[in-house]
Amino acid sequence: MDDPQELLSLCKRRGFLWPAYDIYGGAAGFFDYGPLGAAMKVNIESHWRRLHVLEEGLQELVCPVIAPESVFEASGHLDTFADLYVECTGCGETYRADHLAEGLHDNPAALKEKELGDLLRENDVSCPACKGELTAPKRFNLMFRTSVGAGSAKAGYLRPETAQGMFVNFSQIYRFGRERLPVGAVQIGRAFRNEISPRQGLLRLREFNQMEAEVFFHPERKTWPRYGNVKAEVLSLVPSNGPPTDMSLLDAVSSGTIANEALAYFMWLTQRFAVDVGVDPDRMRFRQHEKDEMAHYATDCWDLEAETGYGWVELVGVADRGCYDVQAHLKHSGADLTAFERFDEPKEVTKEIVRPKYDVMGKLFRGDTKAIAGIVAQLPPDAVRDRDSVQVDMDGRKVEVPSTCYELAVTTEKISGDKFVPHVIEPSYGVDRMLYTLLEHAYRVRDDYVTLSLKGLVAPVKVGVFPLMARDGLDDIARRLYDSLVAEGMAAYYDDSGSIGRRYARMDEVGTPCCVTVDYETKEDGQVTIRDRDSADQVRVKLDDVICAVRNMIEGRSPQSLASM
RNA sequence: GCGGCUGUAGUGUAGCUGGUUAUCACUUGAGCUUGCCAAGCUCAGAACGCGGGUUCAAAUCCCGGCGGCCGCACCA
Repeated sequence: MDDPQELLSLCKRRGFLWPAYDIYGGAAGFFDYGPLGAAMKVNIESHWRRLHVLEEGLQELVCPVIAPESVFEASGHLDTFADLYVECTGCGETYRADHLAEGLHDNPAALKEKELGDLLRENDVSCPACKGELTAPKRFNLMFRTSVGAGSAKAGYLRPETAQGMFVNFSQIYRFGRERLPVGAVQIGRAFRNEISPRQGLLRLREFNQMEAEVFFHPERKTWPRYGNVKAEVLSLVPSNGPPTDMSLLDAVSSGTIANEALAYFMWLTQRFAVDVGVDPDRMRFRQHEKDEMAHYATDCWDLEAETGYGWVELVGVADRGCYDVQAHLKHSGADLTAFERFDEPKEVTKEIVRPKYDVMGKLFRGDTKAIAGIVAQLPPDAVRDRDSVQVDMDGRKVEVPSTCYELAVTTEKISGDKFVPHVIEPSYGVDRMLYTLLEHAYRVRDDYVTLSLKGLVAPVKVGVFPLMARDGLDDIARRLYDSLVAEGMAAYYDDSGSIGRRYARMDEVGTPCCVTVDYETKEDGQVTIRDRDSADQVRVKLDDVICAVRNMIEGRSPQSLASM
């Protein structure tokens, strides 16, 4: 669309979106969802939940928004999720450190904290405003900081992604999943980033909504049970090292374009979801991250992008995060965040070992026997083969151990499984961006007449109910019809004001898929008119069939298919 | 964060070389009318983003926040 402002103005007017805290002058990066926006957001999330929790069997969690500092020390956000700033000791003004270094270095942004500080100092850079002395570069972290508890409170942060809550719960997720891989969790919720310059409506918010899935795999078995069902489906790909191409999952994986079957599967699921909720298939693509664009944790990453009035916008990132996150939390917390994979049959591993002869050694080494035997047992067989003695190092003391003290032996060890840190595939959705894109892709204008062709699945209002005239009992029939639709859980809207055309228009503008009109003939034949939003076609349906007919229309079936009812 | 532009009813706007009751349209509500696609008539409701300054007088001029748009930067 040419001008996103038109759509944003519709959103404000019709209760999809309002700028937050407007009466106090507003706050950049924050938006309110009005009644229709809130309903639409719930609809998007419900469908996502249906695909991921119901169909794929992922476990939904709800974790806190605030996390203690240690979580982000481990995840790397404390270090890497930041920009470098310097402050003037005189006037207190702050500057982006790499900007002050402009012209002093080819690429100041690439410098480390200390290098940048040295560079500025060596060149006697001072405050551009007051010539005062500057501090060493400091990090401005993009996480919102807060404190937990009173007094000597601990630092806490608002999460910049919902993902960490799932990583730290790996053991619980794994256990709940009966200790089998792959297993995964999802979370739908808020995340926060203190953006320097939020812009573009819903596309860059400081407080936003995510839907994320973290799916844990054996590092060598990154596939998914339902991969086989969809491997012939086609994805629209823009690989980092080649031209755009449409490719089946099977071809993409076998050619190495997509790293593995699991990643391909979740890309397909992402595409399916996007199309289901109404992203225009002709205006979306998967773009692979360049190596230098990849986040610190990822090994392969594809963004689902959609074309909007703001250009191509990232809606979903589908990343293979490797073992980065779980490994990091394992290391920092000391918790055993590993999975154990039992072999079908315990493996018998036969190997040659050096076996100490304790009776001989005991007589020779007395109190040192245990320590020396321990060292000897660790020696590789080849180190002692065909030799009369071997020299071992015991706390710096060289000890000569004669060959009578040990023997080479062949043992059979039983290994029942592998213990490993799982790898993670992560689809990460921006709900707000998705919602905005759906509105844009649904936006149609013809002769100043605006229709939102929203999918019935996400439309905030499913059906408008009108009496042709608000009298002669038509309104009573319409009211009863409205009540019965609402009783079925359908979001309906009753309207008896003004001309019928105006009422249709009002519903078209907020994307309501169909409208039901009660007219004078209804009193004779018990039938009503159902009108389809996109074609304006009408069919007559019996009052008793309205619920079923409306349900059909919401699911995208043509109004003609209702005529035979 | 930097530079440019900008801010008037719910929406879009006129006024902005200072000076009547701030223009118009749509929207909204009430009434009349209306028998399937934003029809008409009457009435009503609704705005100068905020703070300071200049002036007898500020929507209008000046300054500073705040918000928006565009470009740069940023977007782990």
